[in-house]
Amino acid sequence: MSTRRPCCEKVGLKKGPWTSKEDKKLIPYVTTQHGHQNWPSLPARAGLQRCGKSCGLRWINYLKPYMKRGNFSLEEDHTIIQLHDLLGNKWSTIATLLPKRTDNDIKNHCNTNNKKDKNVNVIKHMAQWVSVRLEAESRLSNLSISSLSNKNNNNAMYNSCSIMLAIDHDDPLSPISKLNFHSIELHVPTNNELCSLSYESDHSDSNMMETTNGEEIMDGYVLQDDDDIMEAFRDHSFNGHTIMEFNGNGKGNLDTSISFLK
DNA sequence: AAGTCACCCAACCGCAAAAAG
DNA sequence: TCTTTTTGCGGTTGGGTGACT
Repeated sequence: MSTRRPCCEKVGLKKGPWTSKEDKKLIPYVTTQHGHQNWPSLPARAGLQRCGKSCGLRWINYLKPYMKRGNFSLEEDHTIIQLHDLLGNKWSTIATLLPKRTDNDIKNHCNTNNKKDKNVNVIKHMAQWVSVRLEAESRLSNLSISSLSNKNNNNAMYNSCSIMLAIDHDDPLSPISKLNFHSIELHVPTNNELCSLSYESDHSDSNMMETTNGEEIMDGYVLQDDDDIMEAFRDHSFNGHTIMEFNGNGKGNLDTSISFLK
């Protein structure tokens, strides 16, 4: 005996592709009248011969407004590959980090790609490393790193940026993820001894930066105040610069700058 | 023009967790 | 606390469509 017989197995309910007529009944009902709550009771009230679950899926996967459809961009592809590498088949989690795409979309996309290429794991691994390298090079280029004459310093800068990228990019165990950041910038004023690194993050996007007791952690350091953050960065040399000052903005989301002294 | 094949993707299935009673 | 219902998720299927022969 089954006490959890799927509602769609009930006699008389329609299955299969949705018609535009059905969509027209569902859309106004969800958007203007009752929201998307209590799917099981929705079909009867909306006059649909479908099970509630089917209605819910139709809404979430197809009708929900502002969703993106069609081909995935290279950037989206890239993000999906990385996230899938990190998270595995956690399609719903991946979808929350890819605005305007549904988990079903992403899952379908990945599955078809997997069928296409049996060596997908090798490709993914290569793509991951290539992306990190290109991003690092791109950022170094933006920093006009070529204007810096000392090769060793270049390497120091490169290494430091690589560390930052490694921290915020790939390590699934790291509390710092690229996903936490809107931007990371490293400014190197030409005729000034100071340079600064700033980043902007939104805590609401992720709890990865917090331990269970609410402490922020970064690359193994427990961050309770600005001094802890300075300590976390102290071992990193940015083009020979060391941290002089750390400034948090005191808001829930981080908009932070770190000044370095040569 | 007809048949076959591969691809895409909407939709379904079934399980598990969460919520409600 | 237990049972039932609802919701969310990941795996899978199958129909539509376009490319190819």
